[in-house]
Amino acid sequence: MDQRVRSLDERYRVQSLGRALDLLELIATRGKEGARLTDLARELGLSKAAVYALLQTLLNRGFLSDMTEGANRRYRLGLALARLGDMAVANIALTDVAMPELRRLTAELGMTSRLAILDEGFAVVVGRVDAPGSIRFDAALGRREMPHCSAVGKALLSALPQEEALRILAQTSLPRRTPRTITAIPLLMKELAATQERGYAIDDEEDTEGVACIGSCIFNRSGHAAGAISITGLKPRDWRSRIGELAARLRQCAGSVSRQLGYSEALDA
Amino acid sequence: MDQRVRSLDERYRVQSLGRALDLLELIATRGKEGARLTDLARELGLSKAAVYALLQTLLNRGFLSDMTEGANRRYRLGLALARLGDMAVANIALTDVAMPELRRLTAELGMTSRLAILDEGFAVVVGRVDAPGSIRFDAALGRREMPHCSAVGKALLSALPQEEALRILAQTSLPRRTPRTITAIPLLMKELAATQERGYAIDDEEDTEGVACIGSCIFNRSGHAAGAISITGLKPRDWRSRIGELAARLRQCAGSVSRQLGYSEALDA
DNA sequence: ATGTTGGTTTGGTATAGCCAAACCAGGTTT
DNA sequence: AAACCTGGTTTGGCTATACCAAACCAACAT
Repeated sequence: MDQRVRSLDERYRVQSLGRALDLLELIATRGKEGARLTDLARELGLSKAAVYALLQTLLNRGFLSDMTEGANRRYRLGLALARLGDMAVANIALTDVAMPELRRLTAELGMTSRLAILDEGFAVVVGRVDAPGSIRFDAALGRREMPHCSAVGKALLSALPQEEALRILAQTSLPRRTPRTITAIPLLMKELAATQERGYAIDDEEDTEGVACIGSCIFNRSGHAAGAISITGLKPRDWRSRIGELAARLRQCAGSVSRQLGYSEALDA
Repeated sequence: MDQRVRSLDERYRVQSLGRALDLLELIATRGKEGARLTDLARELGLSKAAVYALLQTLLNRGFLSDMTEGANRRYRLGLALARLGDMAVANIALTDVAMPELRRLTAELGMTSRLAILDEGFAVVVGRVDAPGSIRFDAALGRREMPHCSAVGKALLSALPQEEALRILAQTSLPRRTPRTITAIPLLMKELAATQERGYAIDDEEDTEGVACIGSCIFNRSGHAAGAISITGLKPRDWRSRIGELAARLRQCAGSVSRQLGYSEALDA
C-alpha cells in the first residue's frame, strides 16, 4: 500500500525504544509529582494500550517507580536510572579528582560549584556541589549549558583554537538570555581572548538575571582542556571588588586538579 | 501454528524495550572501557543487526556515547542517563537536606558517607560523598545494599516494627558475605534491638572484609524512618575505642537532618 | 595478495507492537 | 441509589516493524 520506504536514517532505529525514551524524558519533566497514563498517552500521541505496555516494562525494571493512590497511578523516574546515571559520570575520569576539590570550594566559599566538559558543542555539567541552605540554582547533572553565556562554556571555548570556537558558536548560535548576553560573535571572540589572558571566565548575569558565575579551565597532561569548573551565586553588591579573590581561589582549585591530571605549568607557552 | 499465547505477565511488556534495557545494563558493567557490538550481540543472544539498531537509537538520544577507534567502535553510557538519574534522586526530598550534612561529615572525618532509603526491602543508596584520595569503596548510587549486613540496612530495619523487619528478611534472605555476616534471623533480631537501643548500627566486616561502617536513622515529621546515613572506612586498629566518638558525630548529623525534616525529639517514646 | 575481524546494509518473514474498543473499579453527581 | 464520569486494564485482530540470516565492506594482520 502506502508502504513508503522509511528514510535511511530511520531504517536503523527501533521505534518502540525511541518512544520509550520519549516517555522517560516526558516523565522527567513532571518531577516528583509524577505523571498519569492518560496524560502521557495524549501528549505522546499514542494509544493508552501502547503507553501502558511501555510503562509496565520500565516499571518492571526499576526505570520508573509508581505510586498508586486510590484508582489513580502516577509514574516517576526510578532508581535504576540513578544507578546508570551515576555510572555514566563515573566513566569520566575527571570527576574522581575534581569532585573533592569542588566540595572544598563550596565549603569554603558557600557557593554552588560545578564541573563541566565539552560535548557536542555544549558544556555539559557532570558534577555539582550545591551550596547548603541557599537558593537552589538549576545545576542539574547532564544539563547542557550554552557555550556563549555560561562561565564553564566560555572557559572551555577560550582554551580552544579560534576556528574551533567559531565552529561551535556557528553551530549553536548565540540566543539572547538576558539583556547582558553577548550575542555578537566578534564581541564574544574578544571576550574569549580576554578570558584566556586573565585565566578565568566571567558570566555577569548573561544567562540568568541576578546570577553571576566565574569559571576556569582544567588542563590534562597533554595541555588540552579536559573540562572546566565554576562557582555560582547571586550577584552580590560588591561583586566588582570580590571577583578578584574568588577568581584567585577558583584558579588555585583548577590548577590543583590540572596538576593531578598530569598537567605541568611548564607547558604554558 | 505453535502460536503459543505469551504468558499473561509478558503480554503487557514491550520486548524490544526490555532488550534495550538489558543492553544498557550490560554496557554499564563495562565501565569506561566500553563494549563492542559483536560482543554485546553474542552476550544478549541476539543478532548483530538487532543490537545495532538498538545501539543506534540509544546513541542518537544520548543514552549512549561512542568512541570510534579505527575500524572498531565502543559504546559507553551517555550523559542523558546522568541527567535522568540526577532527576530521579532529586525526586527524593531527603537528598536536599541530607547532602550538605553528608559533605560536612566526610570533610570532618575523612570517611566516605552515604544516604540510603528503604525500597522494596533493600537499602538503596541515593546519595554519597567519597572520601578524597582514599581507596574507592563501592558506594555507587542506586546500589541495593543487603538489609542484614550493611549499616544503613540494619539502621533502617531497626526502626521498623518487628513483623515488618521479619517480612523483609524472609523475602531477601540472609546470604553470607564474610565470616562475620549474621545469617541467623533470631541473632539479627537481637542485634536490631540493640541497634535501636544504642541509636546506631554497626557493620563490623559483615559485608566486606576489612571494611567497617556505622549507620544511623533519619526520622521525618511523623516519626517514621525516612532513610539512613552511614560512614564507611577501612577498619582501623583502634576501631573499638574510636567507635564511640564516630557514632556520636554520626548521630548528631542524623539528628540535624531529622530535625530539618520536622522531626521532634519529643516524639521519642 | 589473502584471511580475519568487526561494523554496516539488505530482503523477507513472522511476530510483536499498536490501535480501537470493550471492560472494570472508584469516585462524583443527579 | 442509580446513572455518570474518569482513568486504568484487558481483548482481538491487523499490519507495520523488529528480527534474523546472509551479504557486504573496510581495516588490519598475516
